[in-house]
Amino acid sequence: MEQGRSGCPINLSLEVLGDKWSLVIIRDMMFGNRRHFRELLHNSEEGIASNILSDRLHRLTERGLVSRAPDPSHKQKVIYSLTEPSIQLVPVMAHLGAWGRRHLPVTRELAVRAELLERGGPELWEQFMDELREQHLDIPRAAGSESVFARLRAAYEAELLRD
Amino acid sequence: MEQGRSGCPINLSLEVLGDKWSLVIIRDMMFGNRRHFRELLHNSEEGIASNILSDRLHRLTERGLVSRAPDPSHKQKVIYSLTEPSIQLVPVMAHLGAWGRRHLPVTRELAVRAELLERGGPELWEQFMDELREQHLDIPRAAGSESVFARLRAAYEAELLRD
DNA sequence: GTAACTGATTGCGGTTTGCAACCGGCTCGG
DNA sequence: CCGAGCCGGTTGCAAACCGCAATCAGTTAC
Repeated sequence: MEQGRSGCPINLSLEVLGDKWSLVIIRDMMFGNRRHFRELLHNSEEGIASNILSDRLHRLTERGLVSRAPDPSHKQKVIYSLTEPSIQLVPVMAHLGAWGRRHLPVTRELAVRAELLERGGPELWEQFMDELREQHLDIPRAAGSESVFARLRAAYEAELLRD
Repeated sequence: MEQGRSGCPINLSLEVLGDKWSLVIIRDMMFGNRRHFRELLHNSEEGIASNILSDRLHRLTERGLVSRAPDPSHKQKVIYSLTEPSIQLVPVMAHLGAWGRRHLPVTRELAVRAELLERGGPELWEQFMDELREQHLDIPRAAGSESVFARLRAAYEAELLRD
């Protein structure tokens, strides 16, 4: 059992998430609902390589941020799911997106979701986390207003059409 | 002018902060008020190497997250300061710390600050950011209650004495 | 004058990264 | 039942990056 560099919460978080790809993968699973290896590989904006994706999925799995399960519809397919710890990264994602939107040269259509998440605030994040728990952990949620997931997607697609 | 992998806010944030050291350095400047190379080098929990520290300080400087200025008291000393963009990382730090504290094997005394920041919520973060603006940007703040910086430090030291 | 301290740089070996090609098992259409 | 294409990966390789120890020249305190 190798231990990290220090017991500081921020340092430990970085030892799990502190690379260029882990959070991108979680982002795609979270906001793009990509659940299969091939989806994560080809539908990514950034073009991750298959060996890196494979490595990160294993690493995230053994650290408890991702779980894998066979897909009943195809004996070879694997479904990757978020876990409760990674679902609780939603506020971190929201803040990180808001910060990037404010200080870095973001693309308009990709910034829409970050803006919506930021304006929605903690209540919206909680609702979104409940939707993720339903999608990934099979925990039914109280039927609420229109899905945050759908709203984020709709806002993005509306922005695409503005060109 | 090389551009990144995509214009997504989260991806762009990761291209700036997505390594194991950048946020650790910003954390030490932010919560430990380390402003000199030597302080950052030796007083760090994690033991960063000098070449890495040098590289990251340059990188963070050219990306606008850190500024450098000569120290009038010593012709060779350099004072590193946070900038407005990096001060605005306080909420990200708070959430990241809270997440790490909840899901990773943190050390008790190092977790105290994360807990205090989490319980304080956005109002406390704003107050802390104003203190950072005073310390790093020379922007005077309205005289308020006891400094958040001092409270975080006191809580940490009180926890150390409990051994 | 000299010893300690300043922000770095250099050399080196090991690890990680990104890319392209490839793999055996599986599914589906004909 | 056969071939094409899909499935989650693995392999080989070159380049970049990483961490460590030693070292540097200029500055300061004594």
